[in-house]
Amino acid sequence: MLDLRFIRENPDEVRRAIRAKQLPDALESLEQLLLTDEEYRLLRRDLEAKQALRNANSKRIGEMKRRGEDAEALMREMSEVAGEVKHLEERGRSLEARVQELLLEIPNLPHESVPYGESEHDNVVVKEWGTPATFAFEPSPHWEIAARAGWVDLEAGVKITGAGFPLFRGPGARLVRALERFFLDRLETAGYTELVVPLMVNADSATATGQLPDKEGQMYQVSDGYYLIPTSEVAVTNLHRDEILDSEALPLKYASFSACFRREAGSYGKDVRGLNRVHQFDKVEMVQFTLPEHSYDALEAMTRTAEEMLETLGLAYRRLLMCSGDMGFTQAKKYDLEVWSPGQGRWLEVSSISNIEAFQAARLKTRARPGGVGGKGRPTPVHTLNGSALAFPRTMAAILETYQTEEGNVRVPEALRPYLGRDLLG
RNA sequence: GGAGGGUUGGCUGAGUGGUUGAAAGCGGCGGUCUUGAAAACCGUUGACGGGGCGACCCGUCCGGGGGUUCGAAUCCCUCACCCUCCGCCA
Repeated sequence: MLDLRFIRENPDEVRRAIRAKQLPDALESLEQLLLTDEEYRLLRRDLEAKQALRNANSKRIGEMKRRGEDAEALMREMSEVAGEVKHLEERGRSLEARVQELLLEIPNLPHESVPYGESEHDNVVVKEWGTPATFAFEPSPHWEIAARAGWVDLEAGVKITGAGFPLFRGPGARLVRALERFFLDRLETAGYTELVVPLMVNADSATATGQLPDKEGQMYQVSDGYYLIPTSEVAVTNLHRDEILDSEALPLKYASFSACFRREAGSYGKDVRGLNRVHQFDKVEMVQFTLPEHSYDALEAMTRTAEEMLETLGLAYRRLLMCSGDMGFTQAKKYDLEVWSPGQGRWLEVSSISNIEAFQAARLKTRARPGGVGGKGRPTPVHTLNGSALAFPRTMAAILETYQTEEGNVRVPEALRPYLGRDLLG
């Protein structure tokens, strides 16, 4: 969330940002927020004056009683004040709750380098790498390649659970394992600390990273009020909720492999064929906590780390700079990496790398100061970033399609051979 | 699932409903001493919000939330978490 004082002092800047992000509903929330905040602040002044009166006289009553004087009259008088205080407190609580609620509906501001745009069509391709693979035969989409030998069994998943829960078998399952090790090894080299995190989070965590209230419908909710994580970003980022970090120890760089669960309500058509979009998938995620002045360098570095994985795998890709309107609620700047899918003749998003700036950190109450929580100086904001490195199913799809042979086998990319122990799947 | 005990400042740990925002110790910071450091000694040391040009003043905060009271860290309710014992279990 944005800092309330910043919103109060820069309402026009926030209005511009909301328009750029194409979130007209938030404009209404903003106007209500400004009004409610003003009302709350006025009430607070009134309330605090009465509290001061009550405190002073309560102290006097205590002194009088100690001296054995009669305090009845003053107590009766204060009884009335207590009633007023109580009434103002109630009103104040409901106003404050409303302010918090509205504050959660205000999106993050786009960074100045983000182009204005209304939809995904306005995203900017800022880089292309590699040459799309060419074939002497008609390349198959991955679901045909994988289905032939049962490497990926979508029907089995339907029987066991439902659509969008793929089952991987034999070489397909081994490829999942190889990718996990490949990705995590690369991130270890890049200085990331590996984490294994809970797959369910509570509502506080989901709110702090921005899934609630904005994307509630995209998460599976289980009993006890928990949510299945849509990305391990949620669990990892909340590791430092309500903490003051040692600014000397920044940046903190975390890597986490996990299953991810997404309802993907409203998706249909070619987007959901095969492994293009599923409800449960594996992903290795990068998360960083940095000082504000370093976060944009970190964004570039994280993006390069993800790109280098695709380059090492020999997969053609492009980098998109997301426009203001396609960026999402919490992001200040975001790149998408899309890999070329020769069997489908289209680009598939395999990674999304974002700088959230202080937007999550404000909800998380994560700050930094030299020496950490007991250190000296004022706590300063931190910035959080996250990015996929990489999402498995579409990476797998691209590998299967890029390295397929006419006989229906799949050559193993050089970089994965140590992990798979063979040159050819088939 | 059942029974009991806990949750206090950066940490340890006191706290009879009325100068307790909170003893004491540790740690941190400043100083004395020392060639320097340590030790010892002295002093100092919470956060957030609001008001004032300012010295300052006010409010809130003792796990979260509610309540009782003129007044709550202290009493009541509720939730979360931790510990011990019993039960169950991969």
